[in-house]
Amino acid sequence: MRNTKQREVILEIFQGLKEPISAPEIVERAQQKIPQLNKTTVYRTLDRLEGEGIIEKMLVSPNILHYELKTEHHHHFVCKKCEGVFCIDGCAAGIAKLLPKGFILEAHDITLHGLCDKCAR
Amino acid sequence: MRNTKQREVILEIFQGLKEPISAPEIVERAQQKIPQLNKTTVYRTLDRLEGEGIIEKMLVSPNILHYELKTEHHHHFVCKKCEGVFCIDGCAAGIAKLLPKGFILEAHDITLHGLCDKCAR
DNA sequence: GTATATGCAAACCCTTTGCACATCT
DNA sequence: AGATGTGCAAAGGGTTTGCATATAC
Repeated sequence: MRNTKQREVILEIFQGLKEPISAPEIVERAQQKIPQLNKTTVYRTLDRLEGEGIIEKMLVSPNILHYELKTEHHHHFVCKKCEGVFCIDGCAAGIAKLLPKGFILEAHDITLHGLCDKCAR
Repeated sequence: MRNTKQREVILEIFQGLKEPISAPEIVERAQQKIPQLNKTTVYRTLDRLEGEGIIEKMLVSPNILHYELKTEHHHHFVCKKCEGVFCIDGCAAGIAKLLPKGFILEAHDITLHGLCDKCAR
């Protein structure tokens, strides 16, 4: 895989981000840095980065992909008011015991829903 | 809310279903019963049914909404090979303790990923 | 009769694909 | 030079919207 300015810019966006970010938002931010950058490139780059294990794709809202830098195992909270996505440290134990026989568990997602601290006030 | 043949047919589809079903699949099955039934009607009806608390919307794959009859609290397993969605009884305890201060927890989803019993063979 | 649901067509939005051109090594 | 990435335009797929017509009550 080659080093290109586009890929560099997309990776830069992830640096310093605390929360997951949606693909359309990455497109927007990347185009602020390189105006002629095409969204196709962003989507392809995100795919590649995910394949390399550098970022992770997640499913927190319909129709919109979210990504974050791959870090330690953790989960997410989605605020139903502002629709923000927040990382939640830790992991509930006891998930594997739920599994029916014959099923092979490879991963799990936990998504919490409610109001974030700002929207709760 | 009125009783219409369309709404009746859509509800019928849910009866006797063990697993969640995708919106496009509901459209297809509903049109087998009422050929001229429009997918718009299906989407609108699903929205209404969800609003009434009769069915539940869930997010298990990008771009495709899934629904199921609202029943007891449970979670789901998504097979990465056949993409089937399976209901999993039970619930891992200890989720609430993960919550940061100020956040209000209203619901949670757990999605397990891996291979279902058939695909695991 | 009146409010509500439906059907149709078109629009929307995010994402993906095909292909020619450009860029990295 | 040759492999790989990019930009552009168009298509794709699921979902939503506007509006006239039909239906339930």
